[in-house]
Amino acid sequence: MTTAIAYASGKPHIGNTYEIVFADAIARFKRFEGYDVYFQTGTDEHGQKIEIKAREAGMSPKEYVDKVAGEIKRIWDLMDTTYDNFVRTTDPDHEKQVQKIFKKLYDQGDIYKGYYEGMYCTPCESFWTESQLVDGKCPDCGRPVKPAREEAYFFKMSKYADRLMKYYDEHPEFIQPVSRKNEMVNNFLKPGLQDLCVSRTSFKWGIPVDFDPKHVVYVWLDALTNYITKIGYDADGNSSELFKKNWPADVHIIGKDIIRFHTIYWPIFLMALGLPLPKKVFGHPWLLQSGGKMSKSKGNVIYADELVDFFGVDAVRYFVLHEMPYENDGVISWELMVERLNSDLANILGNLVNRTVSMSNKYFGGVVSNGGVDEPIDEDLKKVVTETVGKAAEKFDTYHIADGISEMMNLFRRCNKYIDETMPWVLAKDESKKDRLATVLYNLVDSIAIGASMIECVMPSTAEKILSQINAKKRTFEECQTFGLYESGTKVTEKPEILFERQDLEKVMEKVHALHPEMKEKEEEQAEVAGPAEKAEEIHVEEKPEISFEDFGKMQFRVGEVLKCEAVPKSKKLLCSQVKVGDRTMQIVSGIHKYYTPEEMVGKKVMVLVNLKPAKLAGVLSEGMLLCAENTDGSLALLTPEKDMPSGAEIS
RNA sequence: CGCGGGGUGGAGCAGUUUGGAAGCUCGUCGGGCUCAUAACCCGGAGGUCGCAGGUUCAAAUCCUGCCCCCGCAACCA
Repeated sequence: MTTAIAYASGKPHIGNTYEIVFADAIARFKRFEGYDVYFQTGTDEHGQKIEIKAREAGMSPKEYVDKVAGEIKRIWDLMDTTYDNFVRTTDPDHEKQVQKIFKKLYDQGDIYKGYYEGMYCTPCESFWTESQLVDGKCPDCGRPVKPAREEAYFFKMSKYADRLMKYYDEHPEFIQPVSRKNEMVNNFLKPGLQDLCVSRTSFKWGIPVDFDPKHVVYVWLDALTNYITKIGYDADGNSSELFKKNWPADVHIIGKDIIRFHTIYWPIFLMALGLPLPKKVFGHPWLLQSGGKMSKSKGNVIYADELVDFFGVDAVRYFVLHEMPYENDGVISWELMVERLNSDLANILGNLVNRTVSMSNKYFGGVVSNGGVDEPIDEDLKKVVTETVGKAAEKFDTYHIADGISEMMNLFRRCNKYIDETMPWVLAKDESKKDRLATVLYNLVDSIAIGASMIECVMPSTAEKILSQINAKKRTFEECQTFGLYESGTKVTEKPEILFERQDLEKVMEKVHALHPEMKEKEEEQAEVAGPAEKAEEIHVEEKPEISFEDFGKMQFRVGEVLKCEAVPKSKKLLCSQVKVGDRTMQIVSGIHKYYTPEEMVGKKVMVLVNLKPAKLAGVLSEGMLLCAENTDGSLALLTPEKDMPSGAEIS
């Protein structure tokens, strides 16, 4: 099994980290079930974006990806993930095989040299398709374009489309969740697959095509093949034993955004290489921050290592796995994190272990032995406990991890209920009930041993701690279905360590705000929208370097009067205004529709930057810029003269 | 008509494929218990399943139209 390889363009946030934890839980559970698992992950390190990021950071691309890949691996390790192989697409053996694969596909005619044709804008150095052009001109700068063609290699996708469709039909389980399959068929296969451009000449940071070195291999061809090259595939037929044993993969675990690459391009590449296809591709949903997707500009990015500092590795693993639904996106927030920690981990699980161990010590000096006095009330406990692992396995097998975890938690809930039903503290007062009391505690410890064994895949070190507290060995999958395997007469630990400390939400939030001042501002803004609280907030704007008066003088601002204004069709944000500036009328497009309607714009006196190079926005020419003040939440206010001024008045 | 996801008790989510008594966790209210991390156990309240039509004996689920939210994309000059 594999995860997708992480793109090494920056530090991964908790959403990216989710995937490796998800895959790890599956890998661990499969091993627990007795499977021989080979689990591969790694980093995808080529491409233009990385080339640019590296340049910005003042590093070579290689130095840059070394740093980021190190960071990614560090986080994967921090999360206690048990991958067998961490691959990097800059590994020399991978690069060599990619070149061989490319050559092989070229030699057999699946890749051919052609021309990337389109309309080219020389100043912008960009290709555009006919549909992207605006009035037949460059959509970026509005200048004329000319037809041009650039040498490129293409892969004959269309040749394999029918075989792929057939494969889908014969393997309904191939794409998971199933709903994604229709998306692929309707959007890509039915309209007809285009041949895919598989080389680039516009940047250098990639694997060179060895027989034509001014081209580098398209990053997806490079990245996808890691699944075979890094277990020893050889395009010349000398593949390793590891490869023969492990290919095809049972499952590729990937994000829903890259399903297309894994269920169309990748299978077709494999067909072309004459290799079997992976058995399943599972596209998991995303973990989103409450209030939208995580982004640095929103100040709501949550990183795995930060969460771990607050709550510990196992709690974070538990949270992301538990909180993620099967098909829809999951939500993460500090509040929800604290809630789960307190309720599930501290109260239900941690407290259960604690009270059980404490009672064993209190009543029997820590020795747990089966007193042999069974009562009918025990039966339901035993039934629930021994059936849990099977139920969990059903859920895990279909990647309903959150549901599987719920089954496990139900085991612990049932134990807490059992304590209430049997009331050990009452039994303890009656000497004649001593054996019954012993049996009750034995049943509890045995149940906990079973529960801990299966929850290892979610919380490895917690499972270990619990087992060590009750001095038990981890059970196998089968042993979890049999009650009473705990060795009678075993002594548990004297002083049980607290497994999960309850945390106070307010204190946590205080610390979070101290760490992320920008986040607090956002929250206060939201509070203001909700209530009348008014508070001068500080706005942080990145400072720009000092400029000369001459620099300033290059810009010409004038007062303009909006004569007409209408919304730009096909655009949500844009308004197109006719602005009278002195004796001329300028057409200006602005992204302010969210805050101003066309009607209210008319008649306004506004501040206009008049000598800005004209450009086209959404196909509409804009000859200047209306100046606005922008709040931290992105809301806008037009600047207007404080006293009435005639249109055309110069501003300086 | 750019692509896609979503709208289910106060919060976060199942349930929609294959119509058939609205479910889970948290919170809240009441009760029980005192072994335990103010934890545990039981019970209650709380839902027009976005809106409006339609099909059906029966609709959260199927059909039609509409509204709203969120990603992506594109153009926030």
